[in-house]
Amino acid sequence: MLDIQLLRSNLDAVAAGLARRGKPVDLDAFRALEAERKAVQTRTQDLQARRNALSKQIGIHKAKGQEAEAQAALAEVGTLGEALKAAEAELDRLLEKFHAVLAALPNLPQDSVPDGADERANVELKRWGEPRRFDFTPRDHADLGEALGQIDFAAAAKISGARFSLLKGGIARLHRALAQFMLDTHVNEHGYTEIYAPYLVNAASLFGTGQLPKFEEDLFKVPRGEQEPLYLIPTAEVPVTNLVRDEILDAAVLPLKFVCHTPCFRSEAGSGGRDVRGMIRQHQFDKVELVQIVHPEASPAAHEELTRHAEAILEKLELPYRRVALCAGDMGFAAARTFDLEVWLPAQNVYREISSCSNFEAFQARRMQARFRNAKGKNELAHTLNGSGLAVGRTLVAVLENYQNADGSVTVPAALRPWMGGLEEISAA
RNA sequence: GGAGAGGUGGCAGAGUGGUCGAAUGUACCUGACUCGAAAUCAGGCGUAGGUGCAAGCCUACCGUGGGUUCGAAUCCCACCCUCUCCGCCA
Repeated sequence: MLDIQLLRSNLDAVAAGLARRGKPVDLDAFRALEAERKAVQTRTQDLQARRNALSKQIGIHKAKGQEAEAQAALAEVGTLGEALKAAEAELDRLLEKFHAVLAALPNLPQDSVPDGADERANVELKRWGEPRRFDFTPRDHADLGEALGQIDFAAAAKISGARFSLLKGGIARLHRALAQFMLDTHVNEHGYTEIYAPYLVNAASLFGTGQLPKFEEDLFKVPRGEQEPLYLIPTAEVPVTNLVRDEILDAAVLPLKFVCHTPCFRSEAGSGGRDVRGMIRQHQFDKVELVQIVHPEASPAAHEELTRHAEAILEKLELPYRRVALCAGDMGFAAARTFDLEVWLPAQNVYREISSCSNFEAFQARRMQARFRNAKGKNELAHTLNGSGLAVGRTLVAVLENYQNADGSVTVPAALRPWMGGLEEISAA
């Protein structure tokens, strides 16, 4: 959520930032709504103040036994009733509308974010690693896995439906090893605290990180009869970042650094026809997520640091990748700046997103009321960041495709072998 | 699933219709005392919004949302959460 004071004091700057994201703001409509809000709020508060004063007088008169004065005040307050009720109702309506508008506005891009409307305008910042030269035609992970008898899309479709996968044997173990390797690396080498978190969360948590109210159709919703529904998490970002919702932290505990491995559930509404083959786009996938809660001054450096932590995983696995700065039009709703990491997939001959590292500044913190006590003793919104470190399913895809051999077996990356019981190669059982 | 208790300021904890945004304690800040500190004493100390050059004034907030009333922390309804006992359970 954007700072309401910023909108009131510098609406043109806000509109300019949102326009970069392709979200033009109707300035006249906003100003009209704000003017109306101000007028109605002032009128309402005047009426409330009058009522409160009279009610107080009634109490005093009754306490003193001044029945006549009490009756006079009672009569006067009665004349306020209708106008007050109408004013309060009108104010409620306006504030609700105001908050709905505010909650639907995305974050402002940082100045360094490149202009552009979609991913074609993203800017490559660096490349790491040399894509391997194959002396045979590399197969994609779906072919490889099915040939090895260790990825079974048909079984997953029977059990659940489209966009699920079932892993067996060596590849299932590889999947588990990747998650463990990532967790251990971030805990032991990067200073993160491991978190195990709920996979079902309430609506308030999803509002806090920005998935609600705008993106409900992307989520799996679990109804519970009379009780409030819960939602399957689309990313560990939601439970982990909401750890600090409605908290006032001691500044000394910052930065908080959490790492959490969870399955992620996405309905992929509106993705019809895209990436239908293989494990690239699934309703369920595992991800190891990095989350940092930091002092506002520290967030740009933390963003670089967190991105490097994600890159370290790719480098240890010796998977070629590039870092891309998302342009203003391609960034997620809550992000002020985002780096995507894209891994090389030889079968498709493309770099493919495997991690997204974002600085949300105070946008999520304001929605969550996540604050810390600053040096002056005042409560101040923290900055939040997160990034995939990494998406486990897509890392599995990258390992299979980059480490495949001519005979259809897959070499286990050296860095991963300690988590594979020393196994060096995955081949048909 | 059944029965019961409870949610008040950073924390603890009073308050059951009327000068209550809320006693008291504690933590914290400022000042006095001190060479300094502790102890003691005095004052300050919630959040959000409106208005004003400012001091200030005003409004809302006692888990959340409704309702009753001239007036609600206090009464009524629903929901959320916590705890205790019983049952079931990985």
